[in-house]
Amino acid sequence: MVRPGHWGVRARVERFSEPALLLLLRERPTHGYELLEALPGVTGEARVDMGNLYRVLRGLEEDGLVTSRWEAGEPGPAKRTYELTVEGRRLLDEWAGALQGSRERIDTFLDRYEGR
Amino acid sequence: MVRPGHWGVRARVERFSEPALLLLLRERPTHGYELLEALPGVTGEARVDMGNLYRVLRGLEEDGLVTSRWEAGEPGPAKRTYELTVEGRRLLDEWAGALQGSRERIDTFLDRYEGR
DNA sequence: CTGTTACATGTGTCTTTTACATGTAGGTAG
DNA sequence: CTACCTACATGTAAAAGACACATGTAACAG
Repeated sequence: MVRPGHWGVRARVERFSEPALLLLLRERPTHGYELLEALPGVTGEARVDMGNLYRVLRGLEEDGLVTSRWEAGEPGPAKRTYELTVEGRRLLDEWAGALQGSRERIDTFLDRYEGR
Repeated sequence: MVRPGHWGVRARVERFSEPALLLLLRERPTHGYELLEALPGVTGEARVDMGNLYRVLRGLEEDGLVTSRWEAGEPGPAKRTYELTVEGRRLLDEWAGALQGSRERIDTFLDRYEGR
């Protein structure tokens, strides 16, 4: 984005969709497309690329943070339902801690910005 | 990122060093190396690569967000001192607004995380 | 006057992350 | 049939970040 003329400001948190995913999965097992639609509600507007979402889900599964199974019986295209593992839960907790740190850093910045 | 399993968590704000730079320059004109040392104090953690820092500074200047001049007279290596322009000041304000948004999104997330 | 350290500004390049585009396929409504 | 929605997936390019190194000034030690 450091391209002449393009100093657009978004101030997004890096890979924020990851903890959002984990949080949604903590609430209940869900399939990819549903996560895609629910994510903006958690991240508060981050538009998620579905290509990347599926890649992340597969990666999480490879490392044992989520498990998945094909959902049978239901109408419509087959759905792969993901569920959080204990390790995934731990990763979510890690994220929560890191995000608290981020909040503090932003606060510090804003204090300094306003303070004068 | 942190290799093992590649799920390391940092929760950094994208390009946080940019508003930090602008904030420091709002306080007073400064040269690159000094910014490099002052940055962690503002961002509260960001280890900035100096090569990238100088590139960002040049980019900012190309777009008229900062101006620079070679500092003469002083002992030691020549220093290029940067100063914030009106447009740069406006970009900082934009960042501040965006960061407040980030703060709120993180709060929403953490509320949902803790809320149960 | 040689070597070392600190200051100061940069370039080159690789990897990771994100964005955008496209492909496959089942199901539903007109 | 065809258009559209759901659902999952791959390919690839651009952006952002990380890592390594090059250049030069000056102070100070030995």
